[in-house]
Amino acid sequence: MNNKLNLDKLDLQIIQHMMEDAEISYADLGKKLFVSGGTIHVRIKKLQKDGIVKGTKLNTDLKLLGYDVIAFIGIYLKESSLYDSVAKELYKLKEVVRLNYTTGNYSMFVEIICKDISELRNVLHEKLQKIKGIERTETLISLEESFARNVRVLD
Amino acid sequence: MNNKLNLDKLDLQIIQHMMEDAEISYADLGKKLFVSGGTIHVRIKKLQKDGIVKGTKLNTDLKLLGYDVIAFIGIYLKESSLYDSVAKELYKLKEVVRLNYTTGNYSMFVEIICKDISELRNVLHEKLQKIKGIERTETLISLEESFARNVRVLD
DNA sequence: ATTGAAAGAGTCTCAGT
DNA sequence: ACTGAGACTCTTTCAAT
Repeated sequence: MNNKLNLDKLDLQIIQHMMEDAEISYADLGKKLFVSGGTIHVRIKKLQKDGIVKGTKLNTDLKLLGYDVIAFIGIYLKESSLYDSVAKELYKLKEVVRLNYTTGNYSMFVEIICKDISELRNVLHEKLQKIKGIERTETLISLEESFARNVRVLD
Repeated sequence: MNNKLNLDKLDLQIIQHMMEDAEISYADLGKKLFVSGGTIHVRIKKLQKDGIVKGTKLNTDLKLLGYDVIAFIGIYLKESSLYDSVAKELYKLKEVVRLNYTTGNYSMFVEIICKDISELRNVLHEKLQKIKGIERTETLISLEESFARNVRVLD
């Protein structure tokens, strides 16, 4: 099956379109998908009720907002049992926008967004290294984000 | 300065709020920020005109949509001059949702979202390894996404 | 720049199919 | 389950400040 709930092609088409642009009106989206605006409305309400659609988010240009640096940090823990306490500390750092518990080289994998390299250095040396339980870190600085897009739910 | 354009506190408050929830009405957001709905409207139009606000996106629950696996792949290139041609091939793979050109261990760093581990195996062994210019890859599988959030543009 | 009100456009509900 | 129309709400424009 294509998904855990029983979504049909129309549901997926709605999701696919609105993942890129949630501003389109139900009437206009209905025209594109050859159904009425009312049908789009009913489908979206159902998707919201089921928890599949959680809302909409503003899409901004981070560089224009002054955030020039994206970095990925692999974290080695002293013991893997320290995950939860380290995660709690990482959550407090506003520059840390994402945390994953990973297999492979690192125990934890973090994404950091900040304004410039000096701010990144501050986060790495002043903030991260002071968290108890972190043995060492490895930093990948993004020199360029070639692309970032959503999953494609239709072929 | 806080940013490259001259954004005041109200602009940042609007952005901060709508990055989490873009569905709020101008009137309601105005009430929260102690200005009229008309002012919110004017500010958002200016932010759009300046390219800071690029639109809104549907926020979905990927697990409920059947996408259970997030993986990060570090890619070693045979020569760094192959970046562009490899990037073009990676873009064609729908499972690859993000590509960064990075300093550090790897030349390229990729995020993959797919439905299950067998699909990930297929992407890694059938698709990635066939791209000319890739020497080898290192995979981090996310066992859990502890959090994922936006940058905080206000203190 | 901000406001408030009127006009226009979109969402939501519901009876009919 | 889909449709279309009416009620309601939100966005957009604009004259006044």
